[in-house]
Amino acid sequence: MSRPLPPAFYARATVAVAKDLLGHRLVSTVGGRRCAVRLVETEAYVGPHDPASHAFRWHRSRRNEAMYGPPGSLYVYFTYGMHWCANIVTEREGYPAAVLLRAGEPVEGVELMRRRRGGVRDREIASGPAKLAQALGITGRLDGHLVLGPPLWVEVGEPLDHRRRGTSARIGVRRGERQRRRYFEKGSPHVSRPRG
DNA sequence: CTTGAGATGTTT
DNA sequence: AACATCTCAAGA
Repeated sequence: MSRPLPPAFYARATVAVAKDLLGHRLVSTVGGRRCAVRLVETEAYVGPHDPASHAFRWHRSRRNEAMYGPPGSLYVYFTYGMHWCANIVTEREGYPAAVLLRAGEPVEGVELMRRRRGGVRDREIASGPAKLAQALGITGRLDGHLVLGPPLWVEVGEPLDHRRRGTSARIGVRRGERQRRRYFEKGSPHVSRPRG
């Protein structure tokens, strides 16, 4: 009997997705009007062995059920009593892993997004996971939906230059955070921390 | 610019 | 009691 493949084996795909999403456009037609951000910050929650993941130790509940869905599903959760945050599921059905969409640069329908966000300036529109969700109209109604078409999908954008790529520890994570699984565009004013 | 407290409800 | 957060007011 041989050793099982280590958790790191399964982490690779999710990490790759988190990195590769930078530069692509997240498009929303929620509410009938189109708007979009260019993704500039993501985080990887790589599976049941990730202590920061909502699916740590295969935890499964009504809240995180969507993490067990097929790749390309949305996992939208409610946190801190008032905010929605959106993830894209990355691994095979039944293996819970996802990428948190943390920040985006407004590129289309900016005034619509600004209105949803209470009239803030451009750099405040989607510079954080809950801000991004609010700007695009993402709520729990989209939990479990596929991001392959309306009302929410990802369009191909310019790949991010390697010089502009930054990595750090994840934000707001305390439980055994050793790896650097936050990926962002260096120097962007639209990330959730100044310049990353 | 920075820091810190309060909001607000679900999950553990 | 913590939480994959945000806003606002106050200070430097």
